[in-house]
Amino acid sequence: MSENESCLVSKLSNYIDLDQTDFDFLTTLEEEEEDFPPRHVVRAAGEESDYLYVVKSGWLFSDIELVDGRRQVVQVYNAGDIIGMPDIALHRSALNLHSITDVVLCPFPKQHLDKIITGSKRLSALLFTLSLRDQVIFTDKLRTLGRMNARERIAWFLLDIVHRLRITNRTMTDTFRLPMNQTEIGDAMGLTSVTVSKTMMQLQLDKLIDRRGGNIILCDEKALREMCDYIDRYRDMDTSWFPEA
Amino acid sequence: MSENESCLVSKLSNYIDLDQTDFDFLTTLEEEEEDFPPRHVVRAAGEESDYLYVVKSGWLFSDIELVDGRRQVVQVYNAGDIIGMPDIALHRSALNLHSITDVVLCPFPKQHLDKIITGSKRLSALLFTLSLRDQVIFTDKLRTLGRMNARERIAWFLLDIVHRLRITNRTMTDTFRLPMNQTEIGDAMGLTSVTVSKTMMQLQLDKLIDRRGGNIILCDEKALREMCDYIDRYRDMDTSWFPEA
DNA sequence: CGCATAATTGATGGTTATCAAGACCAGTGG
DNA sequence: CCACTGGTCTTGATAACCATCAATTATGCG
Repeated sequence: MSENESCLVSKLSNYIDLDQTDFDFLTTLEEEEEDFPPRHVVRAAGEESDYLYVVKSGWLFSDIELVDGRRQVVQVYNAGDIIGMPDIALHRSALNLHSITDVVLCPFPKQHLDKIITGSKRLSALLFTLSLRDQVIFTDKLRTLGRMNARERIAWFLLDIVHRLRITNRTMTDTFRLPMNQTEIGDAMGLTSVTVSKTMMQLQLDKLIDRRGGNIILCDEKALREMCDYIDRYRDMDTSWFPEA
Repeated sequence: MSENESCLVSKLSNYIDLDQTDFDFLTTLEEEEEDFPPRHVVRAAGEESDYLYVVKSGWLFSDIELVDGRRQVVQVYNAGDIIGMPDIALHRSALNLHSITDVVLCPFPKQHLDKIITGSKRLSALLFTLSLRDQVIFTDKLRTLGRMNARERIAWFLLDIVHRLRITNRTMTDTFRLPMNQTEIGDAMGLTSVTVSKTMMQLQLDKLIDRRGGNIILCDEKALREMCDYIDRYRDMDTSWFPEA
């Protein structure tokens, strides 16, 4: 990715060839810019969800809480992601949106989607399909939370993160920085921070992962994949049914 | 719903006013018809997913399995539902599709969606939004599987079913037939059939539910809702951003 | 009635939550 | 330079919840 190419364009170019019109549409989505510090609530559940966000840089996650404080982290976002698609189905956002690191977001109003639907059939189809792909990943995650033990859940979580990062960063190998603490990881996988700690320690003793200087290293990705039956949903998407350019 | 009105049309009419063009499109989706007996595999995971289905009558569910046989039921379908949206993002279906009762399905090829996208902006926006709504429900389900105990999960499951049924059946009260066995309910909520049995018995002793002649009765829906913080995502959908008719 | 499937119930064990104490680490200020 | 601080991670002890196993009862159907 070149210095000044948008991560959004880079991410979407993976799937279809964008023409000038598409390119112009995507540029309008990244006109505005807003910065947030780490550990900041960008948007709280229950607020009106008139805006979506393109992530320009940084990490965020969305979560949903129960009255007694139990929390479920729903999704982790990186550069190039579009945040808030599911919310456009609702009047009010269902999720809290937290920054993890310093982030730069590009907010744009729901109505811009209307323009895309009207103006570019291929781009509409792509955004639609990306949302559906997210839904498939939610399906995988349901299986993970519903039927897997702590060890398998952590393996799945790490693999999912690394596969997401590889979409925009082709050169990435098996080492990455994970800016989430163990409480957040636990909230993402339905575990406590204590169990996350013990489980990661065990994975490390078994030489499946390693941790150095705040980085995670997947030492035996194959074994991790087999452990949790991981399927990479980010790679092969079916765009064959899209309207012609 | 009148005798000869399609459940699909009935369901979608809840959300927008359909014009003649929309109506014609929807009719093409229900041209073909196929019957299946109860407990039949309509489509297995890994098969090519060139078709979607409109449910004309009956119950079905989709599931995903692990190598060792553990199973997660992902979604339950009733009359008026469209099955397979998430699969159009993939070359091959991620899920198995099982009939629960006798069912009548209307299969239609993916390509028909292309026609809808090209032909009706409002209908495209609606189908898109319905998929996003499903995703929001998956989010709720993630929270349920990740952070709730058996009692809360069963409460959530029963409430979700009843709210789905109420979309097309306005006259429905608090009594309904649930054609799933306890193993299937367990697979849907990440529990064993034994735990489902014990938990439902406990809910019954606490006079929150009752079971008579194969029917489930929600005796205290308010208490059930509060127990699992249930939110009805089927009611209020935001269609204000849709293109003009 | 007899059979198969499903549901119930009790006993036991395993996994993870909970609680609590201590170690580690980076940043801050004396 | 070092003590102090807040956050995070680690580790062990205990408890709660659910899975597993197994036996029995209920239900529905030919």
